[in-house]
Amino acid sequence: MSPRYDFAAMEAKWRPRWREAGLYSTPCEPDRPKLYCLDFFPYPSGSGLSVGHGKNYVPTDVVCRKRRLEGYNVLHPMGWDAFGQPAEEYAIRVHQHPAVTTARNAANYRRQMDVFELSYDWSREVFSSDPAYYRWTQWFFLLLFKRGLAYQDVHPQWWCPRCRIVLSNEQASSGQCWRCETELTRKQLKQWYFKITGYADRLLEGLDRVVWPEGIKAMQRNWIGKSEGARIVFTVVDVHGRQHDLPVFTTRIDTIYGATFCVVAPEHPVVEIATTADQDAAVRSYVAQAVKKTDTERKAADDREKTGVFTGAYAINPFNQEGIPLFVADYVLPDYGTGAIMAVPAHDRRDFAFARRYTLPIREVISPDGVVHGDLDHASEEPGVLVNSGPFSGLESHEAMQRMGVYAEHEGFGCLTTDYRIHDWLISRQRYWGAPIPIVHCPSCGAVPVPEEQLPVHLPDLVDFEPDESGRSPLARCEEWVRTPCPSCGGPAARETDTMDGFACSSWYFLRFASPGYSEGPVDPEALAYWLPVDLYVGGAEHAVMHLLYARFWTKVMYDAGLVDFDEPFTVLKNQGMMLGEDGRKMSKSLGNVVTPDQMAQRYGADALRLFLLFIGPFETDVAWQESGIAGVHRFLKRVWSLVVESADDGVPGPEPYDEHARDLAYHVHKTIRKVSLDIDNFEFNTAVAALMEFLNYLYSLRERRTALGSTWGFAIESLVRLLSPMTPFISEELWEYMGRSGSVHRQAWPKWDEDALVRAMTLVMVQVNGKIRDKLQVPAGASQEEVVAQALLLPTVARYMGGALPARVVYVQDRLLSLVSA
RNA sequence: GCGAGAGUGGCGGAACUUGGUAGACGCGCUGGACUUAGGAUCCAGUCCCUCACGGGGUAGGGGUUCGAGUCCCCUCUCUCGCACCA
Repeated sequence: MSPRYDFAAMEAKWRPRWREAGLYSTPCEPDRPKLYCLDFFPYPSGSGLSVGHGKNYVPTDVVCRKRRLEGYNVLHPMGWDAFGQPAEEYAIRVHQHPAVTTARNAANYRRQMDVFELSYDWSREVFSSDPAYYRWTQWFFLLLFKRGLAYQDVHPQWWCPRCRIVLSNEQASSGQCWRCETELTRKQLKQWYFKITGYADRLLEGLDRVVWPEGIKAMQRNWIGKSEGARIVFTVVDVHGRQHDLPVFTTRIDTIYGATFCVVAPEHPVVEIATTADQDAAVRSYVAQAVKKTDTERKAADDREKTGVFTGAYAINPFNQEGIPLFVADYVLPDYGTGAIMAVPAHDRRDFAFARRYTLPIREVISPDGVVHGDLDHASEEPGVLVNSGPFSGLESHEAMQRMGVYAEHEGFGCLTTDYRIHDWLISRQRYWGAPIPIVHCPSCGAVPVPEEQLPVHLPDLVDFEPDESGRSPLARCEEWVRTPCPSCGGPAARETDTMDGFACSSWYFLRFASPGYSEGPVDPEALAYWLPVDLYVGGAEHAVMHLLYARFWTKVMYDAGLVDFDEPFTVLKNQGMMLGEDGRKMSKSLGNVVTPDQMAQRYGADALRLFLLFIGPFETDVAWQESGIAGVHRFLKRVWSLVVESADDGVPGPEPYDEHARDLAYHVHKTIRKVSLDIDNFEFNTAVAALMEFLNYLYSLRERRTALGSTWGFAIESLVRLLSPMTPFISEELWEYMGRSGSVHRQAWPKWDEDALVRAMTLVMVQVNGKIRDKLQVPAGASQEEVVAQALLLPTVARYMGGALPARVVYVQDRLLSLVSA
């Protein structure tokens, strides 16, 4: 009586044996190639893993397992993005200390990852909230500080009233809190920044050298938002007759003679200075309501109507000394460029709309053909030939920009320059659960860095860690922690009470895995040199402009400091598609459509769960979960089980029979080895699984004749088990043992295909007449065109369509297709 | 508006790298076998029209070619990201 396919028993049997044998420990044998394959650093949430997480983790696990079998040294680690806002929000919600909830949630994640039997080397597990880890996060802060890349400044900040925390621009994208989607407000605060803007150009350039999805690169380019233009200083005269500079940024300096008014953002300081008495009331009320609006309201997509108010003041265009009215309007953004623009209604659609509404003059200065057309009914934004532009008339736009830039610089009222949309990275958080910023504020010495040998600055164990209404960090309430001598003068001083953004922790974690216990620095230089950079980095697209941009920035800083010899940390990046609920909507607790790995593994086994996650659809595509599908792959595994078991029960296979059937079988084995190998390398797991299913169906068709196929059958069965091993580790190992093979299937060499076995004796040639398939023909491989044509013409269908005539034209694709064209 | 990507059976998707049997593989469905039973297993079928011969078919329209899901042009639809960035 053959054993049944009992996945639960297999899992219970092999898990402890593999742990004991250290099956997933990281080998580091010289003379072997290496693979550093990393999954995104997860924040262990309280709700645990859903099957959707497996859509990311299982494919990378399969790649790692296959590479191990191919003799690679594979680094495949996992750790926890334990510090930061999400972990802290959770702790606040459940009224438990974040150290407790984080440890518990991480343990649960790890347990669930083990349900998937992911082959992480858990001896390298790291927590970003561990002092042995954040010591080096702080060390990196000091590195940035010393290099002039960390500074304090007062700016209006994005503030989430619900989370009671400031957010970086990246976290506040679209004016809402990245965590709770609350509408953000602005708050004027002194905060720490990292000078990521100084790396804008290099962050752009580096994108050309990495193998990342185009969409992610595009998002980063868009976020950095480089635009080349000019800064031109207009002059505004205030009510007292004093002159003030009003710099504007423009990408179209060639249109400057068409400027008929200027506009500043409601927040612009010149409003206060220059507004005339008779316009004062109108301006005040406009500014008040504009500033009150939320960011989304101000940028509301369906209401682009331009509004604004005349300040009563005039700005002088330095190119023609013309005084043009100065408006305040909220379509000009305070954060971009200088917060002030010259408005050229003839050649900018926004300015055009504004000019129409307030009946301001529209002056054409660019023409496609150098002829003045007058009376524009819309803004023409194309470059062209300058008209009405004083000495620059007649020049082509591109040349005019250069010449006018040079002229402005020579005259001292402007220059060509580049502006970026990206702002410096706001790093400080008024929160408890993060790495303390290693700075001491001294009344006499100012902001003093904590000396490296005093790191880490330990996070005190606060009972009361919730943020209050003060807008200060809970750490500020811990006086004994705050009070400290100044490292410089020894006098009484106070610690910085803000902690670092959680994204600081994840900006370097990929280094730590190379040598997780190292204490002389963030990473052992030897391990760094061997493992880094990350060869394959896999995770969701939601971190496109946060984590992925910050980590690239830190890496470039490390490179400049001589710490690493690469400046792009992630050579290849892939984004997995999202797993939706069975109802096609996003899996979420509130919708009640979450499917957990625990449920599925219990019902169908870890192998079926893994296999289905690979099979359900293309890696990068979003797909809806369907339980009937996992039942399908479970059925497949049962079929594998019974076929392999009965083959093993047959005993030692007979000698190789050199017949047609055995050759055909060998062909299919090698074809499958090839297909599965290449598909895994290309992240096409769904078709790799399909190929194995096809192969099994083929083997089933030979089932009755298997003993006659001798050792070729044994080879086919063995290959099936080995090809499955990275995808379905348990059944593969159990069958390997059942077949009486020694050692673990996970320590065998990955099968290789034999090109010679892929050459077929006979081949099927499609026969087309006048472009339509009419018949097919079995011919010996390598048959000549003449032979094939001769045979084809004898086919009754072909003869009928050819009408007995000889083909006027023949196209023959060797061994595949014959196309006959009648006259 | 800008950027990225996608439109193929009842469903998820193959074939797109290299133009050459469209619908692999799985789900679902239909019929049959075995069975006390079966949400177990096995076998057969399953793009549409047609009794058949045959014809049609990859969002729509043009084009290149002996031959187009695949290449080129135009249009439409959808998803994602950014969005008054001067």
